[in-house]
Amino acid sequence: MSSQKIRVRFAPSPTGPLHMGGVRTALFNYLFAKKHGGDFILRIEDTDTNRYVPGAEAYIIEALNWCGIKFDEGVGIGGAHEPYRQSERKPIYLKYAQQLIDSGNAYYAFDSAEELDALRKEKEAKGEAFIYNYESRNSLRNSLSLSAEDVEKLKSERNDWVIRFKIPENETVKMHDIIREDVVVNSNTLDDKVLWKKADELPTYHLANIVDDHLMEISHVIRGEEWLPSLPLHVLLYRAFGWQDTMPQFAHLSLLLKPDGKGKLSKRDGDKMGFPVFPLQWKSSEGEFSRGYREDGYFPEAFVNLLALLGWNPGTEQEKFTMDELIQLFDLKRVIKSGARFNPDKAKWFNQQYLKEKSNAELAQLYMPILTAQGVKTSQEYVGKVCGMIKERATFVSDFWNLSSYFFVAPTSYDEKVVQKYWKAETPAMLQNLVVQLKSVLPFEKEKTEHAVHEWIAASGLKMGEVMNTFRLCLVGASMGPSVFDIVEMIGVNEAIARIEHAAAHLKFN
RNA sequence: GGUCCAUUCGUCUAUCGGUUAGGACGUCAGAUUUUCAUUCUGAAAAGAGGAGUUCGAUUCUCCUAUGGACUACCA
Repeated sequence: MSSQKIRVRFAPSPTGPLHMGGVRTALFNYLFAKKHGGDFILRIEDTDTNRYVPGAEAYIIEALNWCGIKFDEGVGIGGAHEPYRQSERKPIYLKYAQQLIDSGNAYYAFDSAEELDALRKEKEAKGEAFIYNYESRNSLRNSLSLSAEDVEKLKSERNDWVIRFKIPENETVKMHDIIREDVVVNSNTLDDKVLWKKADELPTYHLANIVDDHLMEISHVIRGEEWLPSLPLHVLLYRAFGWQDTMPQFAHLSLLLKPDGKGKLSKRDGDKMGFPVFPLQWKSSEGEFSRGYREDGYFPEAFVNLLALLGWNPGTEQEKFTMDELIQLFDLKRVIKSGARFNPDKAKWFNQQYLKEKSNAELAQLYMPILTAQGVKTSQEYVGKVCGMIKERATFVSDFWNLSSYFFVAPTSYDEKVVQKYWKAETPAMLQNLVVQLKSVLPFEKEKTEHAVHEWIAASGLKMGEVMNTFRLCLVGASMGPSVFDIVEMIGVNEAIARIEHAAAHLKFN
């Protein structure tokens, strides 16, 4: 292997939002490139005009940006191998297909889609599979079976012919995959794939992909396992073009599987089990909605971290990584061969870990809009303090309101279970006394007041748990949150007293 | 059906032939906490099955089973 520059590409098709498995593929490409000081290229494979979805390309770019996966070349930023959209490279491909025909590695085929479909059905009915290959190609309508005149005639008369690759007969194709090592397959099991179509003057994936990877000097192809069955075709194509010396090395990543049951992760699973399968939310033109990690409150660092560990690990017990650490540690040889079942619980755990580490100021900034939406007017500084008190109880910033509304507004209801447990006939009187105690040590000072209240509890023979939990119920409306005196300090002793009196007036013992 | 890939606790995974098979998520139990959560401690929990190679296999080979991907003029 020559010491050529590492160049990898992520080449999605703009047929919809980018799946999290796709993001992982992009991530692994990026990590590999950066680890070796190479380039990461974004190429858009939009050769299927029928499946083109407006907005999908912008989505892909935005998703990668959000994840911090930066590309060096490609759609949107250009580079030395422009253009990077295959639809814009349309004029390039035919001559390569032609080159294959000239060298006897490809041929024209005139079978209509309907004819082939019928053939397929016919075979299927007999429990067999129809393959366009060495066995059948001579009895089909193509430049191998037809006379030169007929071929010319059909070529000019019709506009639905295609160019097919001529798979060599009975040959053992040896391939190497960085992750899976050696893979061997007999060429007789392969079919003569369509390389180029007259109908839209466009290549299919296989031709465009190989030509572009070659032209763009791609050194390593890191892609999903669904492409492994196409590897022999691709290797044969490189050989037919005479490019075997610069053929990239391949690495096929295992798939992301459903959290339960069978099959690969799909949008449905997310809807069913309540987690996103897309990095960003997506609304299709038909009005179909898919939630996204970003909108669900995941931090991009957490998302990247969890994705990196799905199918890869550095062999140590470290689980939290920054992007830089991932780049340092990443190694294709340590990518897991088998499919990884996605675990939404662990995804949440990752987010929680990152949330805990955020500064109060940063969290306050994220929380502010939610507070505004709740009609709360307050200062960034106050919100920062609140965040400091509740962040260990949260997984997402969106949990904050439920965990801390009482810092901003008085409770409007009281947790039934807590009321049942602590609200006794004598509670109102006890609370009256508590208010007296609170007032006796004004101005409020946390330690002093706490001390005074504790002394009073001891002196009057009350139970600490009963008083404090009732106190908390008045302030919070539920049995949760930080220390009662921290809460009082935040909301102010006057507000605390008001809440006690409100509760005493509204709650009844029964 | 055919081709290819895969197979360690429920899940993600460690193990370069010799380990009490380790860690994490989740679960359960304790401790801490006036509450909730955090944190800490602990527990239960795995080599798909069968042959072989070897003094010794989770690790190497083969078979079977199971799972997955692909099988388009889609990518």
